[in-house]
Amino acid sequence: MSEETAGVRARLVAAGVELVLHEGQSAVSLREIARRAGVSHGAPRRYFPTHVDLLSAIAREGFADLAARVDATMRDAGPAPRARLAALGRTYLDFAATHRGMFELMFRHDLLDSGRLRLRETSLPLFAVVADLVAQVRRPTDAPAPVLAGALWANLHGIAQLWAWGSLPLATGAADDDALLRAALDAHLGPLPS
Amino acid sequence: MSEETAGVRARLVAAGVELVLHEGQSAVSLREIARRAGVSHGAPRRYFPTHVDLLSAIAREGFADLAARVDATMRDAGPAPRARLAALGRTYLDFAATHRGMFELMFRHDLLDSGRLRLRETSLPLFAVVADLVAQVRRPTDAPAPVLAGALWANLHGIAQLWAWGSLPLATGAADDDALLRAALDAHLGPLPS
DNA sequence: CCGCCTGCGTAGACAGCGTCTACTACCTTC
DNA sequence: GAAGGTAGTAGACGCTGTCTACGCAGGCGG
Repeated sequence: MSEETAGVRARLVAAGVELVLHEGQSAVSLREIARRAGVSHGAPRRYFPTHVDLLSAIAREGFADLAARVDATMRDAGPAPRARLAALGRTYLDFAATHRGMFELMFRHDLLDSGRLRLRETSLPLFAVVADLVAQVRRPTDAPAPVLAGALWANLHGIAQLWAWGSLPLATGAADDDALLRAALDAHLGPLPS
Repeated sequence: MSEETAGVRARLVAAGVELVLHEGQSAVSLREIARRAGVSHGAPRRYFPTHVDLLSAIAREGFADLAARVDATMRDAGPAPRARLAALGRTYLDFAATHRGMFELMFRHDLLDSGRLRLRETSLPLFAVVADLVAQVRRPTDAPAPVLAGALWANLHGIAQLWAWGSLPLATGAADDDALLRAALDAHLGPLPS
């Protein structure tokens, strides 16, 4: 399906994805998206009642992309749950670093508050993967599996967030975020059995 | 110093703080702040070259508020480093939950990117408190102190972030964020010696 | 005391934004 | 061929941030 033959709705979302990836979150205005898609500024309204609806559709593309990467990671990673979690964390942090604008858009509070992005369809599947793996490596003295998984996910998310704008590298003096990822995994799951 | 006698600059910042606390981040437009401060929409430009500069000044108030709360917590908490870290985490999460709009504003990427909010004056002092306490409870097998502190801080921040929009409560089934805070502290610092 | 200058705040213009409302082609279906 | 519905256009509205010109006050040198 080429750019020209694709429907206007798909072209709008594609243009928005392109924009947020290359120009950042502030560039994703309704009119600019419409221009890039080659339609008038009123056209999006036919498919998306408001700007927020269009942004939500773009963010869903981001979640789909992330989910695909996680799936690929889970396919390629070895069988050991601990190693799979490490690979998953690496994928998550990589995605946040290389798709910063999209990552910000995906977790914008006003989109989530609006109810257009339902967690059940976006971040929850990702969490389920984490929770499943965590349950396999959880030690008896650890917190209940959902809580442990939530804490670990929050840690990954926080590293991605704080790392992205240079606070953590400045504070920790680390050269990359690998040290933080390892520290988080070791903390929540115990040191890697080598 | 009353509202009337205060300088325009201070009134603008105060009005912005009030707005972001009560109406949320989207309400902090330059013109609305000027209206609330009782000046024309052109007046802010005399003190803040751009809207972002004004927002940064407002965010700095937020960081000052948070720092004051952390100081108070450190004053009231007992001497044990582990308990002090728990109290600090509680304060951080409380602040994020009760000052959501301000918390979002404080960590807006475009403000940090613009260079108006220097980390050295905002989040770094907070991190120093965490790092100092972490260094006191760090076990020999743990990651280096700065890394450990960074990972813990990222965990707190991630919990605040993900909790705020209902993702973690939905996923973990926890009734409040206390379980996640305890899990994070236990994970990074070892279980609480009771 | 007068004139001038500088600093503070006002007011209007401008382009861009999201939203709303005609209006116009076009495609279907009788 | 006429009628009806759909998809996209075009313009208006009020809002935004920024820029510029103007007025008005107080302080200072003559």
